[in-house]
Amino acid sequence: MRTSWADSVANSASENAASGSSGPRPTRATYIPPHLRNRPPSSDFLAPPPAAPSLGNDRVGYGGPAGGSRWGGGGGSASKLDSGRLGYGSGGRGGGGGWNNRIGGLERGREREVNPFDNDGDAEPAFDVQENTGINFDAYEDIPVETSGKNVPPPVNTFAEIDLGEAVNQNIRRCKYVKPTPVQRNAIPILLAGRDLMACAQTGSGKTAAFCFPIIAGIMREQYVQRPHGGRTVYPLALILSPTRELSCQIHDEAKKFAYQTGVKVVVVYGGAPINQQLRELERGVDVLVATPGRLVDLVERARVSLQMIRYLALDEADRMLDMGFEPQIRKIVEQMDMPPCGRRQTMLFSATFPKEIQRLASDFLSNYIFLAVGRVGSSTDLIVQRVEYVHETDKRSHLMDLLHAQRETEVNGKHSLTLVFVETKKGADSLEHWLYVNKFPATSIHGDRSQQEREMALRSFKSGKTPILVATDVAARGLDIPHVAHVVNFDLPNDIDDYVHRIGRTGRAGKTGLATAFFNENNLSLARPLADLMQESNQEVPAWLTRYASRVSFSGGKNRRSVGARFGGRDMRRDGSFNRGTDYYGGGNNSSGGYGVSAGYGGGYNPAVASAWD
DNA sequence: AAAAAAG
Repeated sequence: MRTSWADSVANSASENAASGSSGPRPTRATYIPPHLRNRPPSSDFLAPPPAAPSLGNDRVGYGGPAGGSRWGGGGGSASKLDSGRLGYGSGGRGGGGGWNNRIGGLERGREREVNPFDNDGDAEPAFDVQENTGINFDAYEDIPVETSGKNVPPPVNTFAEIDLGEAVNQNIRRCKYVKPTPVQRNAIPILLAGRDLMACAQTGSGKTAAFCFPIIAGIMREQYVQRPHGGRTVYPLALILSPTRELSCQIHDEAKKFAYQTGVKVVVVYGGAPINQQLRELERGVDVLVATPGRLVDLVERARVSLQMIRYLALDEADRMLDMGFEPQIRKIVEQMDMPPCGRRQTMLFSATFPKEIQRLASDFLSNYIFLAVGRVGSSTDLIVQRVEYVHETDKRSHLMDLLHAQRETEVNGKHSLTLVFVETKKGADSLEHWLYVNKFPATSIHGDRSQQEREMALRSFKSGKTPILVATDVAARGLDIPHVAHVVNFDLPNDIDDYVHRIGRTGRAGKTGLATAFFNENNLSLARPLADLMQESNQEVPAWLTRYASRVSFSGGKNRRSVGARFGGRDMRRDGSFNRGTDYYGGGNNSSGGYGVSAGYGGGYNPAVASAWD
């Protein structure tokens, strides 16, 4: 009876490193990507751009952003998706011939393209197929959606309504996506229309696909774009930035599925890993580059990557990317390197939280953008049961032990359920992991002082259930999609309520239920108020003692003072009276009260002139 | 004050 947890999940660790096996290499004089075969040569999907007379220059073989239209090209080959955008690359040699010279993944990349649907998740076999068929859509009914900005394209209800191309459609089927999630329904038409976007939507609700599909479809219909070649510099067309290496990897994995057999090449670069391998990947061609900021800056400074052809810029976890630690670096990448300026690229910012201050910073990167807020599954955190317990610092470990034992009882069919334990410091993570280890708990840890190899191994081991307890710092707080996390424990509460929101969002994903337990004590007083508000807002039981703490510190006006509702979905700061750039977005009537909440602000009170979509 | 991100 003293079997360790690890025993119950033996054999589930399949470390499949799907790579290496280089299959037969097809040799074709002129490669036609699958999605374009059997098409009449002049289908409007790939209308030839106007031939450009002199393009001898190997270094800069494209018209450059100096041209007249938004994308610098004059080719007005109309697409119903976005006319203004097609003519961009005046560099193509007429008739689409340009793409023989395409540096992107078409010829060299695709020949070795691994089927990303083969090795779908190490842990999957251990779980019911039912559970994995994606998202619980019932949980997404009646979710509040708010949009603002000028001329907001209407949402769609099905993937069929949007023309993403046959290859992408097939990948959507392979992903078993039946219908778009609310954020996808709203964001995809906006992005396909070429608009800049600031979107608040909970991760786990299909956010990555919401920006990947339009990027991939956009690149596909501009396949002929001629990029500079020669030298070792590569010129990606899209850049996706994220705040952690693991998140960038995850986005890359997903994007590869969406781009499978489209001819669009996705590459990821991040720090802590050997750069040479990444350089080789880049040399084989890149259309969509997924990156963490530091490594990207490095590569641009080495002139191995140029941003001058970037036409799609996506910031995932955008509020984190623009907070104090990251902002200078992001500003450097977006404003001080060779990226086309705002207005000549399409910029999309996504996060589950979007504080007003950060929205203000972000607006520097955006042009006439649309703000989109999608309330969380179940209109707030109904799917996550949140508990707060008063635990003295000295009692935390024994209390955690109780929780872990209780969690073990809840295992279904002998299957492990995963527990993610957040601590505040790297040192704290090490010491708690060690203590768990000493006490025979199958735990591992992830934080920024561990080597990248250790970090990735820890994540794999956790996902697979080999070590169903993961102690983590905030490195794991955002974006990571780890199926089957049943319990998130805030062993140390964060100082910022938004971090709390992101942390508990690691459970209750894709419409499933989850449990979040927080240890609160005298060190967390500043969080009492926002935490109590948040819990109340999401219909959670708020302990009386917490309410007392909350009212006691009600005068404190610190950074957690932000009004209710700035979290889920959030609110367009342009609606705020205090913010006025001389542009009246709302035709006058201005709702200046900060209060907006699932019940109060949504829906009511907006000026009828504002395009506001409700599902 | 801490975490993350380049080496």
